[in-house]
Formats: sequence, structure tokens, C-alpha cells
Amino acid sequence: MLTRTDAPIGRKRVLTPSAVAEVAHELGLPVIKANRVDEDVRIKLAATGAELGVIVAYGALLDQAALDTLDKGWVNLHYSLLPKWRGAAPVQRAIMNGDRETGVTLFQLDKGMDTGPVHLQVPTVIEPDENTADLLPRLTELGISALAELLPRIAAGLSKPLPQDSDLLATLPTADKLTREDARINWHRTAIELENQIKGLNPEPMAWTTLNEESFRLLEARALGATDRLSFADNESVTGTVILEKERVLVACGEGTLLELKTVQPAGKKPMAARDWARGMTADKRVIYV
RNA sequence: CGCGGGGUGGAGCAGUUCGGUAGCUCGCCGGGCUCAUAACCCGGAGGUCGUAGGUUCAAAUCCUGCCCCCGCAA
Repeated sequence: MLTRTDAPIGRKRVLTPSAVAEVAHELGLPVIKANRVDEDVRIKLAATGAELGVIVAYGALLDQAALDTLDKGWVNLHYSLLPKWRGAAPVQRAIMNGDRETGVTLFQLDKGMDTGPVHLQVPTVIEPDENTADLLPRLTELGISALAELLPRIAAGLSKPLPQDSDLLATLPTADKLTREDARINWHRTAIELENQIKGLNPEPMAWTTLNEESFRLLEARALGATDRLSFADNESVTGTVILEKERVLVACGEGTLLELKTVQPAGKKPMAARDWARGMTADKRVIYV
């Protein structure tokens, strides 16, 4: 097993092994810890006698020497239907974009970023309420099944991967790693766009906005339909204003749309139902997000 | 020693500056009103104020140690 080196995690900066390393340890498998496949690692890999590598979320590109180390090369499990959403955050990007379908792709690794020829793809529908936390494990299941199907075929020399469409590779947007700005809410966008953004960013890195100069995380929210909106036709609300209904917490968004907050997390607090958060609000507190 | 916020009935909060009656919005239980209700009215239960010690006539509040939770950063 090849995995990344232990990394300091969290407030306490505790050096923590990767999940892969922990599982390998439990299973008694030999582990190589390295953040890139250099000559030293190549020698160790060659010594294992492995013919094919399976790589998932390793976080580093392999150079030609690394690719050539194993006879049958490397197969990568990627969490999108390539060539769409190549890159580090395919699941989040798909949901943030409002995609209705995604899937997993098994492809032969080459030097590019998720550009290699495709062995096998398994599509799946993204459910309307599904966030990244829900979808990720589902895709993992699909990926495991797909691997179980593909590996024997490769071993028998029966899989002939098809190159990805070069035009699409050049034109489709990539699923770049998410930045803090990607996760920030712009209340001038429509409620539906914000709902997708919030779902895509949950659980990591989680959508956030600012309230009273503190960060305020949004875990779950739902865009209101047109009929729900009629009773707020006054349209007086400034964008970003929190509107308290009986049991609902709404925020005025772009183009007159309304987003219902379901689960939120003020700075320094645990996640809580938006209702509960609203209950504790006192009159002197501002209720306008920035 | 990275920066910062927090721990108060079941939930979310106020009260701490300036020590002196346990507060608010809900929930829960009982009763009432109603065709009915998540609405409204009346009543009730429920809290060693994270924890250990100190100061004081008196500590949620002041002082010290410790435990736990979380945001940012990485």
C-alpha cells in the first residue's frame, strides 16, 4: 500500500496517519508512505512484484518513470464521468453546478491530470436533496464494484480503454481544489444556486458567510419554490436579510428568491437547527449577512 | 506555546463589566378555548450555573488550576 505521509491535523497539530495507512495497518499490509513517487519509492514498488497499481485520491501526479514502474501501469478511480470534472474536487463541483447526474470513472493513468483513456464508467443520478456527504460514499460503493469487475478483465488482457475526447478535455471546466472563496456565500446569487453550493460544500469545506464580523457556516438549506415566495411579495428585504417566520428561517437572496436555512453553525458553536439559532437571537443583534 | 469563541432546566440564548430573589424564546406535563390546530389562554414540573479549590457575611458573577466543545489558521 502506498499512501501519503502522516500529516498534522486540527487545532492540536497532531501528526495523524492517513485513513489508508490505518486500514493497511489493521490488515497487516506493508505500507509505503510518500507524497510523491520518486526513485526511492519506485524501487520499493518494483520490489513488491505488483503488476498493476490502483490509485484513488492520492493527490499527486505520477511522472512517466512512475507510470512505467508497473508492467500494466496504473488505474485511477475518479469520482466523475470523465472528461467532465477532471481534478481534485469532482463531487463537490458536480453538486455545486447543479448536475443531475455524475458517476465514477476507471481510467488508465497517464501524465496528465485525469486525462487517460477510460476503461469503465458507472453513472448515477444525483438525488435532489443529496449533498457531498451523501454522494461520496455512494460513489465509493460504485467504484468498488466497478473495480471488482474491471481488474480481472485487465489481468486477462481484455480491457481496451478508449481515449477521452480531446475537444472536451480542452473545453470542459475542471474540478479545481476548493478555496475558501469558493466556499463563501454571495447572497446576490439565486437561492437555487446557493442551495447547490451549500450541498456541494457539505461536509468539506462547508459554505460560510459572515454575521457580525464572525464566520457563520451553512450546513443545510433549501431554496423556496415560487409559490412559497408569494407571501413575501413586498420585496422590501435587503439581500442577505434574515427573515424569521414562525418555524422557518429565511434569507433574501438574489432576484427576489428566498433560501430557507435548515442547519447552521455560528462561529464557536456546534451545528444547530436554524430554528434553534433563531430562538436565541436577541433584538439588538443584527440579522443581516454580509 | 499559532489566533479566537464557548460550557447557565430537554434545545437555543440573556445575566458576568459594577458579587445580593435563576430570566427570555421554545419544548415537555396538566387544564381551558375551538369543528380543529403547529394558533390562543391558565397552571406546573425541571437547573450542584463544566469541574476542583480560593476570596467573601454572600459567588453564575471576582481569583487560580483542570476537563470538554467549536470557529479561523495549517
